[in-house]
Amino acid sequence: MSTEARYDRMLRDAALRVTRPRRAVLAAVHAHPHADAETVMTAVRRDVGAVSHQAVYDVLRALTDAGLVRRIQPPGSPARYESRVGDNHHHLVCRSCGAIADVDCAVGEAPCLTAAEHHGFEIDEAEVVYRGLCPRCAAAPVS
Amino acid sequence: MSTEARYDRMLRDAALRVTRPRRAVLAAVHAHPHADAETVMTAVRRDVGAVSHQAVYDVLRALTDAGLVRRIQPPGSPARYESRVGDNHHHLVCRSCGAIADVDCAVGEAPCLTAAEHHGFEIDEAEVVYRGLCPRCAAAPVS
DNA sequence: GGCATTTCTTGACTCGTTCCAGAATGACCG
DNA sequence: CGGTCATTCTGGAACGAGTCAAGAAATGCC
Ligand SMILES: [Mn+2]
Ligand SMILES: [Mn+2]
Ligand SMILES: [Zn+2]
Ligand SMILES: [Zn+2]
Repeated sequence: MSTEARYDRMLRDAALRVTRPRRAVLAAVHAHPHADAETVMTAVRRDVGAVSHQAVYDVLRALTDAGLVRRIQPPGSPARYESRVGDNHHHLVCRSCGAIADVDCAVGEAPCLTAAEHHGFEIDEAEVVYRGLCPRCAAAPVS
Repeated sequence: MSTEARYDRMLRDAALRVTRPRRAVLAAVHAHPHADAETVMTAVRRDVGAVSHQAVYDVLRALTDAGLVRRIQPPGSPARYESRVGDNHHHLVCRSCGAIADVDCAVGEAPCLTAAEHHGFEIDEAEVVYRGLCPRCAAAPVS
């Protein structure tokens, strides 16, 4: 089965109609892990031509709601999207350039940590973000 | 030592001039943990009268840069500010109403977790966000 | 092919925050 | 007590990321 056919299948299985923008956005998210909407939009347009700003946002939302993509919202940077879903993995974020890398979760399913005091909250997820410098930024001369 | 005098001291120790807005913002952040800028602004004005929008934002930035307050940026809600700094504590966030509660860190200093694979990153902090429903929202009838 | 449903386009608009300029204020040092 | 320079004020405008609204177009289904 071709990659394209696989994306079509994923959309149909999620009860989503197969459209050119949807296929292209899904492909772009797969091709560019942790890309922001802007990057997805550029990739989509290079791939299939004109697609509106709004269509990209709508599709990203539909795919996110359907669980086909995951939205990550690092403070101070636009939302990022990725195709690795359902494995409860975590992220490494570079303080300097914003680069993001995946870190497998030791446990693999949410919530993978338990809070000391839960204050009555019903906790269903523990998100871990490791912050530091990526190899490139660590090596770079002091700016 | 009065509370006010203690805030003055904190400001001076951070090499910040002691001004009415600064003292008031610092007090407001202490009085309202995890409050957003808007809430801080309202509290400050109730306390000392007219203070400009920018002054509040400027002061919050100055205090944050000086390490006297910590800024938290929950996705999808405006930035929150708190006076608990330097203890590497974590947060419980309500998915429904955005309420935030503190969770002590078992370790107490960053980074309190170690990533399985670090991909060459120099990690200096591991931030944990527990997500779920606060007691009130969990008890609330299905909306 | 026809029709109802869903999706796309266009463009305005929101929100929280930052930037701007010039004038006024007032903290702190000597 | 000055002088000086950081800080604040006033009143805007502008920002970036994302959302809303209304109508046009496309699609799935029979
Ligand atoms: Mn990832
Ligand atoms: Mn806290
Ligand atoms: Zn980097
Ligand atoms: Zn709640």
